[in-house]
Amino acid sequence: MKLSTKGRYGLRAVLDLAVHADDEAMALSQIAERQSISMNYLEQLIAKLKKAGIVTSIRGAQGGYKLALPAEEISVGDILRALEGDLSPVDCSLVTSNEGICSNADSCVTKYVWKRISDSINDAVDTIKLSELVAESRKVQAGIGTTDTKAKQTCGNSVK
Amino acid sequence: MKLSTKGRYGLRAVLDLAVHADDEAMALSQIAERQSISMNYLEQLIAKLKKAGIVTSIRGAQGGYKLALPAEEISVGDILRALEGDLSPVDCSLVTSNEGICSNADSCVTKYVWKRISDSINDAVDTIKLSELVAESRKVQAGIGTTDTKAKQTCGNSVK
DNA sequence: GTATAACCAAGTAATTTAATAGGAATTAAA
DNA sequence: TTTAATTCCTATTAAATTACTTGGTTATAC
Repeated sequence: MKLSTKGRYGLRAVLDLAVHADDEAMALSQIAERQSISMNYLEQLIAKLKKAGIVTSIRGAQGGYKLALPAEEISVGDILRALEGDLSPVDCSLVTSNEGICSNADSCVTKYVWKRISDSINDAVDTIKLSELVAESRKVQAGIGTTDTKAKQTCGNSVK
Repeated sequence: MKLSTKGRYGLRAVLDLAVHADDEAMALSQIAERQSISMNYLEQLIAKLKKAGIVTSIRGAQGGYKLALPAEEISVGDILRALEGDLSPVDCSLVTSNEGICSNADSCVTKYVWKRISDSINDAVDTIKLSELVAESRKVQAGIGTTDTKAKQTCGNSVK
């Protein structure tokens, strides 16, 4: 139940692009260096983002990438789904037609659980817009450390 | 971002136990057969559930497993965390101390995203009690198919 | 025309997953 | 007191996935 580096690196890369973008295109090599991500690997991630219509590219010298939309119109959900595929906790085929159509009452019932989890994840990520993260990033930039203690709370044994 | 078979099989196994349990202990072989799960594999899963205090065991002939608590007092979250480890979308160490303490503003900011996702997942699973699933399972048993069309809605291309 | 960049496809090492296998310990019942 | 049933425990393994790396080709500003 973990995101891969695709989602983790990819979100950072898009955020980097959003924070540092002016109207010029930004070369991938710059993002890769700032974020300490392998440029070749990042290439594969940005290809997915481009395919999903989140970034656009300009080829050739002085080329690079731009956001395809204003940051207010891009949600974290859009970015993560582009990189990770759907964010459901089980494969879609399992939700619909797993093991025959509800041949077993219990697998039928657990589908409700997967759907509730899926909905809550998608709801969470869809309500976070890239613009919020940009704003937050600029705040952090200018007064380090404020956020870190909060983040630590996630890590107790009792997550609840 | 998928649950493994540990979580999927394990939840079904606990539900099976809850549905079919009387006051006698239930042998794992019966659960394995009813749920079409390898008995040897299920053994490993139930060991985790036992360690987490969700089931108790009785050894020897006529032995088996029982719920350690009434189904109303066991949440799906308890079960899934026992089987899968914590349900955060990133490893905890990443949330607290990844890549130095916020050496990079963007990784610092994305931690908020992981925390929001984590909280929403845990909130979703903690509010579903095993007893609800038992009731639902009995309903399904007696009038197949009502749930299936609903489950299908998860599967469109647009999850939103 | 040359440097700079995006674009593309294949390969690979390491890790994780989903089991399988084989036995030891415990206990109810014959 | 033996036997059968059952939990308990550890090690091994095949397959899949992940996280890259490698080695190019194509487009374009200067």
